[in-house]
Formats: sequence, C-alpha cells, structure tokens
Amino acid sequence: MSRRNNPAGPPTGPAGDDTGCTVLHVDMDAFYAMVELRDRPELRGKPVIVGGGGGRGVVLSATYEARKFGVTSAMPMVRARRLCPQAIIVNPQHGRYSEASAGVMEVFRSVTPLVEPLSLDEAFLDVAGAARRMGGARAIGEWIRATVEDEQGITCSVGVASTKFVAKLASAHCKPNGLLVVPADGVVQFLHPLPVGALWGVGEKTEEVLRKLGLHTVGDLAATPLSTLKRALGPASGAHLSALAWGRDERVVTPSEPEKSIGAEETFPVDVDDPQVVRRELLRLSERTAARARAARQVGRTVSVKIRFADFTTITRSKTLPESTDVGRQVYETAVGLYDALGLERARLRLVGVRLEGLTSAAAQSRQLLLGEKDSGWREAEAAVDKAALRFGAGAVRPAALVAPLADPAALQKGPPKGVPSGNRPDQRPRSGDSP
DNA sequence: TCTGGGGTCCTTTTGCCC
DNA sequence: TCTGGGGCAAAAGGACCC
Repeated sequence: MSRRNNPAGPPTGPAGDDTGCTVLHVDMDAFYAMVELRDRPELRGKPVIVGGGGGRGVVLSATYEARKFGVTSAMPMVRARRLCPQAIIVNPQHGRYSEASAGVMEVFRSVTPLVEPLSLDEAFLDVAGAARRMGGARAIGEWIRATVEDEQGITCSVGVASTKFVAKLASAHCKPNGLLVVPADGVVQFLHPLPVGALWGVGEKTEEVLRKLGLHTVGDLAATPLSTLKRALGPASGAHLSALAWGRDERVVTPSEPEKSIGAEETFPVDVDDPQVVRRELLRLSERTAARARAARQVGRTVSVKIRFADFTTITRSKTLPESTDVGRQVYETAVGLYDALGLERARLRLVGVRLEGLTSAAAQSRQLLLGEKDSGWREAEAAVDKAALRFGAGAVRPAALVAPLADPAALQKGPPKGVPSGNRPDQRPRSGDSP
C-alpha cells in the first residue's frame, strides 16, 4: 500500500512508449478497504476506515471517501476518528486479505513466473518474456487491471518502466485505478521534478537532512556532488540515492527471497510495569515466533528482545546462541534472560517483542542433531503442540502459564535466570488489582 | 497528533584475537 | 608488560518500507 499521496492525480499526458519497459509494479488501491467494500456492498460510497478499534491502533487502510477528510494509512485511529467522525470503522480481517492477495498473485503468475511480491497488495513483475507473447508491457498492464477487477472485484494501479523503482513511482503517480508508462528515454524528465520524498528510502529524517542542504526535488539531488551526499547520509545511502536520482537501479525482479528473521511483538492496551506480566507476554511471543519458524522449516541463531517504554523510546537486546533453534522454550529462556538483565524494576512498558534472526533451513540443523546432539525434549513436545494446533486450531494447547492469568509465577520461570542471582531479581509479587 | 506489527538494511560501537 | 591497530563478529540503534 503506498503511503504517499499523489497530489498530481492521474496522468493526463499522451500515452508513453513502452519500448524497453519490462518491469511492472502493480499496487492495489486502498487494498484492505476495497476488500471490505467488495464483501459488504452496503458500505460502498461511504467513508470507511479499516483499523484496530482499540485505543492505540492505527489506520491500516481507508476508502477514498475517508481520505477526502485527511485520513491516511498509519495515522493513529484517535486522530482519524476526529478528522472523520462519520466514518465507519471496520476491524481488520487478515484472513480475507490474504485470500484476496493469493487470488491477485495468481493472476500475476499467469502472465510470468517472475513475480516478486512486496507485501499482500503489491508486486513487481518482469514481463520481458511475456511481452513478446502478449503484445507489450502496456497491454499486459491493462490486461492485469481488467482481470483483477473482474475476478477479485477490486481495482489496482500499474506502473510500467525499465527499472523497478521507476515502475513503483509510476504506479504511485497514477493512483487510483490508473496505468502509467514511463518510457526508457523519459526517465530523467519524469524523475527530476518530483520531491525528494518520493524516492524509495527517503523518509521523514532523510528528507529533513536534504532540506537543510537546500535539496527539495530529485533534480536537486541529482545535481549534488556524490561526495556531499555521502558525507550527509553515509556512503551507502548517499551513493544509492544519487544513482536513483539519475534513474539508475540495477536490482532485478527476484521471485522469492528467503526470510531473514521472524518475530512477534505486541503493544499493551495500557502501559505495564509488572515484570510478571511482561514475562508472560514474552512467553506468548516466544511460542508464537518459534511456531512460525517451525511452520516455515527455519531455525534461528540469534534471539532479540525489543522493549518500548511509555515515552516511546525503544531499545533492543540480543544474544547469539551456540546452536540455532526453533524451540519456543529456548527462545523464551533467552528472551527472558535478556529482559531480566536489564533490571527494569518498575519501568512502564508500552510494547515488548521477540525476534529470531539469522535464519537457516531446519533441514541442515536436524542433520547436525543426528550427529549426537542431545535434545531437551521440548522440541518433541512443541512438535506435538503443532499437530494439535493443526487439528483443533491455534491455541488449543498452550503452556500452563498462559491458561490461567497469573496462576503460578513459578510456571513462568523455573529458578533464577543464568547470571542473575535470585536476590537481584526484579519484584515478582503480583500487584493488587492485576488479578481479575 | 501520538504513534501497529511485520519486516529489511545500514551505521556505529564494542569486544576479542592476533 | 604495555600499547596500538587491523580484522572480524556481535550487539545495539535507527531509518525506512508496507
């Protein structure tokens, strides 16, 4: 979903020449909101906002009727409601969006196997081969738009260009429900008037740095010496942005990149200062993370914990294990060890997260285990839980500590974590008012 | 205005080894 | 024994994307 608004509106100029254009970027228009409208026609024509109904959610997607009031994605729900009080708020149904996404990706793959999904609602396609068969990149783009609307009942916008990032800018430029071809020899004319913030990789902070240098458009950036950009933004980012400003982008469409990390995080409905509640959440998140790793047949070697305080400052702590793991219990013990080592006492936390990094294939790991590595038994136990979850649904089998609220603090943590003497452990007493 | 949850990538700092 | 520095990996933080 593109977050940038398109002040210019759909293109009005003459149709571009698609010679040399082999990359398509397809971006669904207000995807989540459109799926809701398709499923609930009575919402059509009304301002609809998809987002968490809770006090701390953000807007996931909004119909164009709601956007007229200034509602944009990633905006806090509280603010969106204030801007557009008459909007109909819909709780997200991720399963529905995944289904719709699978259908759309299927359409793309009927054109070419070279499809690189960026998220549920957008993808790059390399149509160099298909173009000969189907009459050019523009024709393919038009066919995709018609087919997606026909089969899924939602509209999309298509950018056609010779490189990925120009195709992406083109699709953003013709939203909603449009198609724009940027001819290979028209890239610089297309790029240079755009604001620097349009470039992929230029967010709020970078834009501010560039603004202080007096650089407002992509053309300004292109005219700036490489050494100046490298000094201001770092060698990698400086060189990258300079290349993009001249339309140079060597990246090719890559169908599937292996995942590098898997994680889970959760913002508490209200800030939490009870270490016992935090540990229970770490257990839940560790189990969820490890289960997803097992489902993906991946193991990870580094466990990282993320803590966001009430004032939104965020820290991370990580530990690399001697062996990769997909065992929830091991992830949890590492995570809770990292958390305890912080000695946070009664700090007010807004969010905690657990992530497994340095992922490799579980097949390679199991070969190592066969060579005499002993196993704690948790692996078998959790494999059994996975099976039960498949039969009876996720959550059918859970650690005892997650069944009854604060049932038994000892169930969460057997003995003090390594390296932390029990006398130094943060307070574990349940607080009055915490138990229902 | 008050900020979700899933990720990737880059930079800087730190600790270790030689 | 002290000091310096290069190379490397891990850790930490931060910007960015959808």
